[in-house]
Amino acid sequence: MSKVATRFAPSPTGPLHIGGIRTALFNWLFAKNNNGSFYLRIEDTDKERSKDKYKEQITESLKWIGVENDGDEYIQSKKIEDHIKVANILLEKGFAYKCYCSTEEIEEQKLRAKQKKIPYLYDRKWRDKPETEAPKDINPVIRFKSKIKGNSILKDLVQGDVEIENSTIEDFIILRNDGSPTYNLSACVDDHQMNVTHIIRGDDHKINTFKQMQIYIAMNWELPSFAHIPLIHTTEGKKLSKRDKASTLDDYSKIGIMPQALRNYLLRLGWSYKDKEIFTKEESIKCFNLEGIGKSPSKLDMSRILSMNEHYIKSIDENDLYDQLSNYCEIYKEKIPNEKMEKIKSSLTFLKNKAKTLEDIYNNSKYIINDVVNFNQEDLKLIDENAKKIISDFLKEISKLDIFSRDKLEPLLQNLIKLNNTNFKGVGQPLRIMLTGSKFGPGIYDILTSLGKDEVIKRLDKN
RNA sequence: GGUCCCUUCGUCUAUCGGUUAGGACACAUGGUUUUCAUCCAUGAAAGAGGGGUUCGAUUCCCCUAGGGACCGCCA
Repeated sequence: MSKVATRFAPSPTGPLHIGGIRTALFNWLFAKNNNGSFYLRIEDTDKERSKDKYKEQITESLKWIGVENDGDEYIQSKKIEDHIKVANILLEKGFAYKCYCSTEEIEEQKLRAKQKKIPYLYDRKWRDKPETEAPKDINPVIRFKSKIKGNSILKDLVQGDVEIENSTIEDFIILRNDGSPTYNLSACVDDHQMNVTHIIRGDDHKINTFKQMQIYIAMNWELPSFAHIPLIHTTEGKKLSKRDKASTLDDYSKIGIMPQALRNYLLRLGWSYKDKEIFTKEESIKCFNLEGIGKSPSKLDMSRILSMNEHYIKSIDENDLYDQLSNYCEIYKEKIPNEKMEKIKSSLTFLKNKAKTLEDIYNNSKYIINDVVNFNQEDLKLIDENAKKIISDFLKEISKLDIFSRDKLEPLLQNLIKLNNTNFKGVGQPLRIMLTGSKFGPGIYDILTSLGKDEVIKRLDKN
């Protein structure tokens, strides 16, 4: 058997959504699992809607999630001549014919079918009509002479055998009246030329496969294997589209979801390997197979994405985490000042424990990043006379300290609690508010030691 | 409307004829704790319905119901 080759073939007519990302991931994983190649093909033949910015968004997205294509990306629009050639061969060999129906005529037929509530299927009017009857003023389209009798079976690697009546497949257009090829022609010519062995794509392409298989057979090309994976649904149970909320990668990256977490989540959405939940990139390549793909569509679950992200935040190397955090802050929040780098880095151990996302870490570390504390009036009300006294007592005590560590601070705070006849909250909350401007956040000792004695004094000594 | 596909806890799923139907997320309760969290423990939670086949069906077959996809001179 020839070397395994898969491809991901998006059209750059909108931002790639995570269903597409998952399809790409599965293709890539399958290829790598088989020591094969994974190609990226940009299907940019819709000149109206294809945009360079979307092409960039697609390649950026794949890069972000860690899916790398082998070789250069294949640009479909550059291969149009090849597609047309195949259409002409099909025509010569009698597998296709010219159809002289006008657009209006077809539209009318469709309308009538809709009114009668019967399915529209092109009536194959020109399938056997002699060319001599052709009107002079109409540019014909080329239609494929689809099988009328019998059944076809698709041996799908995920869905099993799918059987369909040939008569339900119409004589589809392969060349438009402007001479340009259509999707079903282009896709299978490209797949053939690229030596793609396994076509793994969304379930929504299943009917197309019956059309494309006929072209392969007519051209006497070796048929690739097909695997149609169930679509990802929204929480409402509908096919995910580009317009849906939380559907593109950016929707996730902007709230601080990390690529390895989303990769792992997407991998396990609709695919399983026993009870294993966490897969490194290497493990996923090693374990991936088509047998593990489920047959039913799966719904997106944000809480699971969050929890996966939390897992990676807590388990990845802190240098790596810092790099991702600093990158995230620069793009979506504010750049971490150079002089704060080391401080944030060394505080990551406690900052990350309270975070599900990079955004959470950023929020938790704002008090380090910004020297000026932003208070909200509600919190400030909690700083009453009592609290002010505790703060000033605290200031007096710490001024005596030469080592500003948890070991030294703990007895000091305990003493303060006793002295003021209060509990930990009574001391901790005012300090936390004055130091960070928030009632929530890291542990008070972590706040104190991460800020350092001088900064703590500076922030408390305001009265 | 036609064709095709799907159906195990709320969600993602395990099971490949014999299990107290397992895990993860979410949820609930309790504990640890320094706020918010984390962490630990415990709990509740599922085979759509009906027929077969079989000694035995979640698992195989059929029907019904529900859900989905496709039905472009888009890809």
